[in-house]
Amino acid sequence: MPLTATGIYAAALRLIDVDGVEALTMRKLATALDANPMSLYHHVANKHAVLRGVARMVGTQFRTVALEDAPWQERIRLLATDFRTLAHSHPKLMGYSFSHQADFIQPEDPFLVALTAILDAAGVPHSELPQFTALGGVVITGVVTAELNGALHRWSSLKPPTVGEDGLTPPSSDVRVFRLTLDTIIMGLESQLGAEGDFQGADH
Amino acid sequence: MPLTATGIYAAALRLIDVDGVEALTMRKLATALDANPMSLYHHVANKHAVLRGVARMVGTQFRTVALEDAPWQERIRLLATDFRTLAHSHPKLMGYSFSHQADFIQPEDPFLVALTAILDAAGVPHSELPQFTALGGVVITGVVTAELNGALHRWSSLKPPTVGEDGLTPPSSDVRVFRLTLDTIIMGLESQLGAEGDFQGADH
DNA sequence: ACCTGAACACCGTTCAAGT
DNA sequence: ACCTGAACACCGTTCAAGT
Repeated sequence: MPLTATGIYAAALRLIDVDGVEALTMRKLATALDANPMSLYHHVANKHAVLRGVARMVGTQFRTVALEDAPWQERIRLLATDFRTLAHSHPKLMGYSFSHQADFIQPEDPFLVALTAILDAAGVPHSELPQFTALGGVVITGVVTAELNGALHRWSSLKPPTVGEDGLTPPSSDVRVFRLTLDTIIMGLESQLGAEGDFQGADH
Repeated sequence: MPLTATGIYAAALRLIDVDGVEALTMRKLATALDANPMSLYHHVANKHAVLRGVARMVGTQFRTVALEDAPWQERIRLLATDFRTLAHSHPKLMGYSFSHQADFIQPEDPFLVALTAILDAAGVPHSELPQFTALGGVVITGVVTAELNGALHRWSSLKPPTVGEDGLTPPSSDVRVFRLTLDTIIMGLESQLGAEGDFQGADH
């Protein structure tokens, strides 16, 4: 089969899933496609474009259900969980994309659009929406990134301070800390929104 | 002057501050030190060790004042601000370290030790301390990383949803979103801690 | 103990030449 | 239009040889 940009991205994704982004090489990518290394350059501009293409290809798969009738707390939880699921489907790629491709999540991407809509429904004043969207995006991507690169696991496996006891805490799963972070930020948002924090977008 | 490990780290840091981690090369590092590229390998194991050494060198500089009498909310704010200041002193290195060196922040590092102590003083039960420490670490490093790589700025510059007006929002500085995130997570923690959330560690 | 030249096994990418 | 061989300008690192 002939070379195509999407075919190249798909092959690159397979290699990345196995060996990580750092190990990806134009030459290895070519042999995986049974092609001459130089042939790739007829379909992609350079290696950076390959990585951008792969990230975009996976990022496009992100979908979250609307669920407009549910309370905003529930909707934000679902959005974050859907995002986490996508990240875990290609952890090596996503860990790279979050940190290296600052533009991986674009303003018009479904993730940020949905987040903005939810915060709007929650009653965040329009003038504050961008800041609250950024806040939500930071916390969600932050906790997922920390889970992907292992920091979340290491930090939550600390022994309780200097109590000098056995020092072993029952292993707290990453998903538990993920949920705790989500709950905490939601509670913080409720406080920020004051009394009308439980507004549920009644009939709209 | 003769080559030393710390001298190599210092030179590497200077190069990184200017051109970023990706542009750092053992050969460039050697010429910056007026040395033969191969001479470096007598003092450092390899390039990865150089990056680890530089990160450790900068990370060691992190200091935060104790301030044990202040309310925990104030202490956590100060800790996060000190951390942000350190990150901004070498943004290129820190942006790299947070994402690539999952072990950049070690359990016994002052940052996590202080964070644990503050959350302990705030009244977080001992059994939950590791999870809350991870949560705090994730949010603080997450928002600072997003600021360093520009995501925070881009996301907070979004136009308010589909109101179709001018579409221009006054530029909201990164530090404003940083503070908003901090305030929100602190409020969330207060909610999680319930009524005793305003415990201030009275006389201890 | 410390340095170094040559060399190895790679990279990404350009370009002229092929079909 | 698409492919490709050769080549360029780099990499990190090994190793034997020097002082």
